Order: sequence, then structure tokens, then C-alpha cells
Amino acid sequence: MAHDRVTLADVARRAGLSKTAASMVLNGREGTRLSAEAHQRVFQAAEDLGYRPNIAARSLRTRKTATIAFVSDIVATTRFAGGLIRGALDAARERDHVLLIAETQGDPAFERHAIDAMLDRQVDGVIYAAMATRRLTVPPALLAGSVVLLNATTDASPDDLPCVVPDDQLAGRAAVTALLENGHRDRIAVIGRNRLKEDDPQVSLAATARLEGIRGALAEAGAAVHREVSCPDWLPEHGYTAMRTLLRKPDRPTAVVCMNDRLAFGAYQAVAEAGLSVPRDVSVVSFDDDPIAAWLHPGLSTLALPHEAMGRRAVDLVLDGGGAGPTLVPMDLRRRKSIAPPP
Amino acid sequence: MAHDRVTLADVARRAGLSKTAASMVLNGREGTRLSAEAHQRVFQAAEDLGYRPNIAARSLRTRKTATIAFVSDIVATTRFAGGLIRGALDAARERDHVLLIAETQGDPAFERHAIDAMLDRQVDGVIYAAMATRRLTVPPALLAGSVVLLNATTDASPDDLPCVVPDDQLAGRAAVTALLENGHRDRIAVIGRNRLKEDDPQVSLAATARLEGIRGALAEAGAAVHREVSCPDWLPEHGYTAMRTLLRKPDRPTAVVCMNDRLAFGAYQAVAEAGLSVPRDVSVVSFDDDPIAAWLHPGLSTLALPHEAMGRRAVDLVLDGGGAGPTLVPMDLRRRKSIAPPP
DNA sequence: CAAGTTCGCTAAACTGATTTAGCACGAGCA
DNA sequence: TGCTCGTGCTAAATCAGTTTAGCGAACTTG
Repeated sequence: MAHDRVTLADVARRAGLSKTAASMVLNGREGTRLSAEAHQRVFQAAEDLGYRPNIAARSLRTRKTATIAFVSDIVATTRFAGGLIRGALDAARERDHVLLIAETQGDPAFERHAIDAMLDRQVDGVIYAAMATRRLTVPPALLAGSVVLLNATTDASPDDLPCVVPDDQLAGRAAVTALLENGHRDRIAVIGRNRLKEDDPQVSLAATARLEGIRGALAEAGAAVHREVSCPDWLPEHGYTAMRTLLRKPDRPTAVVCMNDRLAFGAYQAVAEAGLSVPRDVSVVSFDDDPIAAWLHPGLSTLALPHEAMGRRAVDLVLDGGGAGPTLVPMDLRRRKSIAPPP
Repeated sequence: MAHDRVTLADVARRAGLSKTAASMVLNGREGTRLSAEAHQRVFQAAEDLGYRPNIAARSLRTRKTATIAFVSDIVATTRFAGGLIRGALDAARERDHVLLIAETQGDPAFERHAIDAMLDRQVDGVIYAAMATRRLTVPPALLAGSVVLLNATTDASPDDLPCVVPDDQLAGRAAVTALLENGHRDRIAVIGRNRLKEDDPQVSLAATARLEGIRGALAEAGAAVHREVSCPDWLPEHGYTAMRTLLRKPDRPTAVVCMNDRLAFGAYQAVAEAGLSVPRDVSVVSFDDDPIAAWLHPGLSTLALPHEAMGRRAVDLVLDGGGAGPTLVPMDLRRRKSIAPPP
């Protein structure tokens, strides 16, 4: 690629000046005493020749590559969290940077490999992202440079690394608030309190935080969660069975909060099957804003994971070396049609 | 990042040899006459010091960066086509390369910017990907190097560029074959023949190819498509209304082929609403293998877009300078529960 | 035994940029 | 006239590798 690119020397020659002069002019260095005419000639020459600097060469000297590594366990290809990349990509572009991505697939060997490959390429910083919000241990090689955790936290590092996570607790509050505003209070159930089959207690911090928010908001309203159902996992089938059991009780809930949209998807099926309808008989709120949320009938109101905003934030933190510790990004309520006053 | 990395000079010094010797040994150059002992010493020194070459420096001389650009209009972040990246990422890793990604969002200015940024970084090749299979024009700047189109074709270039696309026509045949095997033949309908609101005739080559395959396979079986329904777009709501009209006819279809899974999702809703069931009353086959295909009840049989395989293939073509013209990647039938013999 | 080969290795050039140190010239001043 | 100072610019070093050209010693060969 790019065999006979124009070099700085070419520009200098055409401008009748030295490489030094050309370099200084093109970098807009202050304090140089080159004449206005010299500036003009260099710009003209660069323009004429279509000069573009060779970043590899530059970075050799400056140790800046205008490149950020985006290393994730699996997020890169995970439909639905691609928003993280998109946000990062946008922010990077705005700041004239570029993203080098790699996936570890959770494999430590791949991880070593990926991180080495990135460091070999002299990246300016590393964004280390996880698919599900969780704790992870940061490879020591990274600690030398600028690192930001994305959608993950860590407790392994002595001085906290900067990290970017969704504000799940606030989201939990918001879900409840939306229900309270519609008159629900005493018969609000939660589906998916935790994932029973989850063996790693560090995973699913999200669930804990959301639940805290939910309970907190209800407590402030002088109420408590009516029923909480645990699920083996957060898949549609589990939402389905959970909702079925809830609907069979004599005092069935007037509203349910599902811990994610796939649970809600299953819950919808159970409601339909019971001859009831959302939101007339049961209101539903949920989390994530998976694309199916919009496709369901009626549209599912859900607290959107702010993937793009998180990706942007991570880039900012990597480049500006932002504050250590967690950055919470708020989750917005996508208001659709699944919430109405209780029957 | 990486302030005090070990350099080749360090390794050479520790091995008591010249940089030249160290370089040659580490690169495994043939025909050099360095002694076995010298080899040993260099390897040992590199190992001891944890030497890693600076790729920027190397590429300055060799013009190889072991980096591939992945430029897409929007695919990178599109949930569901992230498989393209994942495949590319895997293939790249296997060949010790790394991916630099950028998105143009269809904006020509962004596109220029992205491509310049990539070329400035001396990438070894460019994968130019599109979200939906379609024709596109390749920016001239790219033609100088190694380019592969992914999920897109072009007719603008004089000598055809290599490109990688799914084999939609074969997939159309496979969809019909699966139905024929189950005894359907004369009452097979197609939902989503084309997208009415599609203004760009070049888009949606996929639809055309799939339809050709469908018609071809039916023709060979001595039949024809029973009914074809067009849709404004390929969204659930359109699948829903299409299926509704089909079911209202006296000779309603025994099977329908939906042009994608979202249409099928809507079609399922219409079937349920009519008090019928899939696959007892109507069989459904579809295309794409969107994640919802697995979540539906019963599971939707669908021809999976081979995103990962395509991504891999693109990397291979970029690196090996593979044959010009299109590479068709087969789509596999994901057999689930939506096909059964006609009632 | 001189000339030519082969062996084992290295000095130095080169890649394309940035950056440091400093040169030549003219003006101002005593 | 001699000295300093400011102006406008450049030579050369540097970054970390790869590659070319070639050197000195040992070994063949006629």
C-alpha cells in the first residue's frame, strides 16, 4: 500500500526550504521565526503534492500514534453492545484518533497476544472492555500506560483505574419511578432478581445495583417489592415461566420490572397466553433497550444501556487521563407503550 | 505508553553481537551464516529482556505494518452483523495481524477522513464493508493498494475488485428444498418479495438473488410460487400484515418463505392471532438467523448469514491478494422447529 | 605459497518524520 | 571598527528497526 507517497522532504524541496522548516510550519509550531512567506510556500507545496505525513515515522520520534486500542473479551462482536464501539469510534474520530481492536474471547493466551500486539504498535492508550458489567483483573503489562475499563470494574489494582459503567442503581430507581407515576405501588413484582446458575459472584453487579435502586425507590414511597422471582438465567424462557407463576397467584402484580428485555419478551408471551394484555392488565418495565424492545407489541418501555455514551466517555478518559475510579453513565428511559395505570 | 521498552540494540549488546546479527537471527533469515551459538545467545538475550520489536520502526523500513483496515459504512456497530468483524478478527489473529476499524456512516467526508487515517498508518490492506449487501463505489485512493469488498459488490471499477458476499441464490434454493422435503409444493408463499419503499435499485441485491433461488428451485420441482407479497420494508410489522392477508385467503399457504427473520417474527404474531400455529398449520422458513430466530416459539428455521466466514474470507483475500471478482459464501440452514408437513 | 573462497560477523546507510543546536547575516550601539 | 543581539533558517542527531556492502580471518586450491 502506498508505494510512492510524498514525503516531507519532497515538500521541503518544492518549497525551497529545509525539512526542518517544513516540519515546523506544518505542525504549526509557535515561537519559530519563519517568515510568513515561508509558511505560505510550505503550505502551498504540501497542498500541491497532496502531502500526508507518515504516522509510523512520526510516532517513532514522538511516541504518539493517535491510535487507541480497544480490547474486549467479546463485546466487539456482540450484537447489541456494539454501541460501545460505535461511541468510541465517534469520539475517536472527533479527536483525530483511530481504533485498533482485538478480542480475547476470555482466553488468557489470546489476551496476552492481543495486548502485546497493541503495545507493539505503540498505542496511546488502551480501552479494556467487557461484555457484561463485571469485575476483571487487568493484565500488568497494561498498567504502564493509559488504561480505562469499559463496562467493567476492578478491585485488583491498588489505586483505582478509571472505569466507565452504566448507572444501574439510578436506572432501578427510574424504573420504579415510572411505575409510581402511573399509580402502581403495592403490587410491583421483580423478575430475574438474580441468575441462579451464575457461579461467579462477581458477575452481574448490574443485577445487584438495579435491585438496590428498585428497593430504594419503593422504600422511599413507603412500599416494598411485592414479589421477587429468581431465574436460572436472563433468557426469554425464564421470563415466560416467571411471569406465569406470578399471574397464577390470586393477588397478581399490577406491574413487573424485568431485569432485562429478554426476560420481558418471555413475560409478554406469558401474559398473552393467560388471555391478558400489556399494559391493560399488567404494566412492564425493563432494562437494556435491546432491539426487540421496540418490536414487541406493545412497545416495551425500558431503561437503555448507554453504550454509545460509555464508549465516548472511555475515549475521553483515555486521552485526557481522567479521574481514577468509576464514571457512572446514566441510563435513559425509553418510553413506549408497556406502562399504564393499574386495572 | 511503553516508555522504556527494550530495543534491539539492548538485545544485541547483551548477546555481545551487532544489531545486524540480532535482527537477522530474530527474523529467522535464511542464508545468513551466523553460528548456532550466536543464534542461541540472541534468543536467550531477547528472552531474558522480554524484547518486543517496535512495529512502527520496523514498518518504516519494510512497509509492512501487519495491520489491516476495516472500514465500513455502519456495519461495525450494527448488532447482528458484528459477525463480520468477529470473523475478520479471528482470521487476523491467526495470521498475526491486527484490525484498525473505522466507520463512515455513509458520509463521504467521514469516508475520506477514515481512509486517509488508515493510509497514513500504512495499513497493509483495506477491507471495505457494507451493512447490507449492495453495490458501492470504491474511493480511488484505495485502489492503489490491496482492497477487498465485504458484503458488497461494485461495478464501478474497471477490473473487478475481489469481494465477498453471501450466496443468497443458493440460500433461496435451500429454503425451498427444505419445504419440498417436507411435502410442501403448491401452496408456498413468499413474504417480502421486495422493499417497496426502497428507492435505490442497487440496494437489496440479496432480495433479488434469494427470489431467483426460490423460483428456480420451485420451477425444477414443477411448481411456482403460490403468492408473493411485497412489503414497504422488512420489519416485523410488515411481516405481520402480510401474513394476515395471506391467512385470510381461502387457499391459504401451507408454508411461507420470509425474506428475513424480522418479517418472520411479525408473521408468527399474525399466525398466533388467527388462532393457528406454526408449524402445524403453516410452516415458516426465513433468512438471516437473527438472534430472535432462536428465541421464537417454535424456533425459527432460517438460512444463516455467514458473517463470520465472510469476515475470515475477506482477511484471507486481503493478505493473499486473492482472485478478483466475487467470492460467494454459502448460507447454512439452521434447522429448528418451524417446518413440518402440511396439514 | 599466492590467490581466491568461504565463514562469521559488523559498520553504516536507510526508512520519514521531529527536535536540538547553531550558523550566517544584518541592524544597533559604543 | 568591533561587538552584541535578533532574525530567519538549516545541518545533523534521533527514534528503532532492516538491509546493503564489505571486512578480516581461516580455509581451499592450483
